[in-house]
Amino acid sequence: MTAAPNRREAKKAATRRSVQEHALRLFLAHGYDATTVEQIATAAGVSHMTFFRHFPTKESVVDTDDYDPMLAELIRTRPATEDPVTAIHHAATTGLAAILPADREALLIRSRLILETPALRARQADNEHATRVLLADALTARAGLAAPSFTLEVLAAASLAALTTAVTTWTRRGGDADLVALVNEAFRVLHEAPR
Amino acid sequence: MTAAPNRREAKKAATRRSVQEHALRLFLAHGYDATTVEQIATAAGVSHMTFFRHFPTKESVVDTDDYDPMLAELIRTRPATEDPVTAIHHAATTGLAAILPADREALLIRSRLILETPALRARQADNEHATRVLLADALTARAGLAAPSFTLEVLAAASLAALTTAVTTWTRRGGDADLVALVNEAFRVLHEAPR
DNA sequence: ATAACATGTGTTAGTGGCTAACATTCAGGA
DNA sequence: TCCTGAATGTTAGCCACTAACACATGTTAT
Repeated sequence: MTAAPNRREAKKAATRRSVQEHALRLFLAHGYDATTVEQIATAAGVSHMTFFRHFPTKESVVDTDDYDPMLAELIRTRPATEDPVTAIHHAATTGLAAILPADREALLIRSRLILETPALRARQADNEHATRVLLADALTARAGLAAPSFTLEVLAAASLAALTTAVTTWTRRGGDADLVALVNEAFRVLHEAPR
Repeated sequence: MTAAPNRREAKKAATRRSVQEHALRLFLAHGYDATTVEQIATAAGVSHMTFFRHFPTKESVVDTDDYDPMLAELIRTRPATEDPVTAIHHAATTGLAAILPADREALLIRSRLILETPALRARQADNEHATRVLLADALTARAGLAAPSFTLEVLAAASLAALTTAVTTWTRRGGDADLVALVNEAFRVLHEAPR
């Protein structure tokens, strides 16, 4: 059986996936805090060291998402004539359209856990900090500036706040609502706020 | 010597203050992560249990602020004719004017530590979550509504984002800039964003 | 004043997240 | 087939944090 030349990588990826699945399952069943890393590792048939080699922290099993680079890329390719908030808005809806069909359920489960668990909320909030910087940088690059201006930082922060509010509301409603519609609504509010 | 009937409370408050001061001093000197709770407790001449009786977590020594209730109260008393964002804006500047004269230095030190330390950033970000809810509720009460609308939630989130951006920028500039002016600028951006 | 009580603190013995050091196994190339 | 290196296991330990119980010191009532 001449295995594909990546049997090792495959095994590693399988282990990682297994750990993550068991973790989410146990979190949902018994709660995040009541589930120990040791239990997750045992359930997945590995040692706790393997857990930490795949996930730097217990929290990271839940709130790692890899959407940031895509979002940044989408922003950079928006036409220069668009104002910054609209650029983020359209980049977000485009990205969501690409993500939702496959990731909807996973996104919802993770969002729910994050909303319910203080430790995860905190970590997620710090992730948002990184996303904020990323958004500001993307806007900066799109505008051809060297360094982000205060204005772009405020707009990036406000846009991300609108986006997050939409996702939060969607999650609280059990994922029944149309997420893209909520995002559109949030940005409409942002645009019309001052009037 | 019939002591005032609060010698106990006074001692407790003194212990608390001592612990907090030693903590901030050690954090500044050696960094947050490199300072253990045991070291802080020893420096303050108490046991680590006393530390945790005064501060529920190591993080809370740094990022506990008691400004939220004041801010909420200031929002509720803004005239009903003001739009939500402006109400938050004016409440914030009023509050800052009251706080800054006395707390400027402490605020700056704490902000700097928070910006530099991932664990503190995460916790602070979760505090912001609470503040966001508080702002939305205050706007809701002011508008005479029963439950916060999606619109008010977005506006509260965006306003807080603007406010936080101003404080962050102020901190990064070493506190040299005029914080109130930065806040005004941030809200001006928010108002003019869509045009 | 003295007894009774309440409360802030210390001691001790844990649990759980997380890391370092070293041993082991096993896939893939020479 | 042997050899290298990557993935994992084992062990021991640090640190944040908690529970249980003991102690001592203000406070209050008698």
